[in-house]
Amino acid sequence: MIVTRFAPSPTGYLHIGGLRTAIYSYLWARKNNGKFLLRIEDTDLARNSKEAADAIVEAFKWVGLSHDGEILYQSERFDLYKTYVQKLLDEGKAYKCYMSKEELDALRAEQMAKKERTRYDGRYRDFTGTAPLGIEPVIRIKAPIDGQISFVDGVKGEVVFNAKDMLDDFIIARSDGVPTYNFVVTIDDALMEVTDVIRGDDHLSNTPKQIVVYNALGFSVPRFHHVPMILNPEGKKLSKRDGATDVMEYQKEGYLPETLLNFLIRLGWSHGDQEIFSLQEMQEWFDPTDINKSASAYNKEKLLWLNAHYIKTMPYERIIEELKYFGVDIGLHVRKEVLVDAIRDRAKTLKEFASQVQQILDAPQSYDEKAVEKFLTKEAMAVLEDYLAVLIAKGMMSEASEFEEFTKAFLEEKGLKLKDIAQSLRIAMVGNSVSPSVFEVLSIVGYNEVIKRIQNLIQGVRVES
RNA sequence: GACCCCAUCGUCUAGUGGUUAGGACACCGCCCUCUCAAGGCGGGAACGGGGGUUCAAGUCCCCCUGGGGUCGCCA
Repeated sequence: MIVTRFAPSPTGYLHIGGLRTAIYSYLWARKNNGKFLLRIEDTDLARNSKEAADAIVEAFKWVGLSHDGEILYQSERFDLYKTYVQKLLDEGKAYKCYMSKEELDALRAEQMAKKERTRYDGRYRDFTGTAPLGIEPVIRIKAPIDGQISFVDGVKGEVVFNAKDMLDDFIIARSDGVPTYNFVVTIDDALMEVTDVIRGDDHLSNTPKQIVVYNALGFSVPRFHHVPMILNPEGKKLSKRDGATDVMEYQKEGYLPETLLNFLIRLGWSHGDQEIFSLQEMQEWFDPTDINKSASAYNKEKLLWLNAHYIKTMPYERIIEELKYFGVDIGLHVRKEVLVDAIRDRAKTLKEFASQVQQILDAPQSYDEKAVEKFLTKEAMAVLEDYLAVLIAKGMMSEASEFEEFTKAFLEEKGLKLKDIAQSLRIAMVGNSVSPSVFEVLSIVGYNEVIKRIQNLIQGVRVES
């Protein structure tokens, strides 16, 4: 049985880097009919918030990642952790350290001055004297002083650390009794029976510490997979300044969850030359040992391309549903399918999609100056007036093909080309010289409204000139 | 600074000793065309440097360089 987990600390929103490791963990569990668990690491009472924890859950919901079982909050497990602290204390594998913060700082400063690695010097490791007054001790674990700690990482391969330059007797419980990260992570992963820890490679150097805890507590060590980070387009560490690092920001910008999933999984992982993956395919083919060792830069162009791809291939109902988020409801429009098809090749995001729909649905309030100047010549206006007259005479039409047939017949009789009317008609419909095919636009706008908009343009332009 | 990780087109990547180094995004050109897209076709574009090992190295080893991470009573 494969058990994976995602264990964010709720200090803010869900970051796309975090989402990527979550996806990897999710996929690996699902592929193996295992379990994917969610744990909130909120032991740092001062920096965590309920809102942040909820935001993470909300983001999970949006992208469609489902976790198994209840969400585990570390803040509710302090008593449990304390029993393990006590166990180590009883077994002599951990001890109380009465060094004050000031002393610790001084020690670090001294080591820094000597250009040494900063580390606790173990002064209370074998302390048997009387405890200094007025100091609440921290609990430190006895870490190996020499030898090596090695493990086989699913992504990086064999990683070896020398105990003497990686480890010191690190704190497992603060002076207020609250246990620390490296300690609780280990206990929870062991108790939750996590078999595969998939996390960012910024945790790589925490791993030997955690192995110390696994060993001290007699737990078996899981497999680790340290996933490289995501870089910004400049190749630097992705930070909040880089814009959309919050997963929910992508919804606001009009990206689909499948786009983000596909983009993120493909960043650092591949399956031959394939670019587009269904969730099924991801589940079938994903293996954490295939994750690339090197960091990869975030590329917005590719994200847009992927989003465009999903928009182009998405069922009507789904698009109509998604559009509601952007305040556009075309569910009752008679030509909703023509409308969707007219826009889907032209919008890279749902946000763009919504605004393009709006542009066709709403009668133009003004006309683009450059377009007017360029296309609404005297001749063009004359043609448009003729067209209007014939259009009114002809009577009701609705399909795009009907408008096309009608218009072509009109042009042929006049000895004109489509060029001679397309742009002026387009300006009448949407106010500028860019839109989907005019015939589709005419059909979407509808016969009566088409007439109205042409009349508006004719009147409007006359007033101006 | 110490320790660790990493290194193929601008970017994401394929590649597991013998390849004209492949694909995708982006870019450029052509085609299609009522505008804009979409689509089709084509193009330029990479193995960081230096040593080895080998008949043969992008692929294995070492060094350098460059990038990144970690060194908290944060997670």
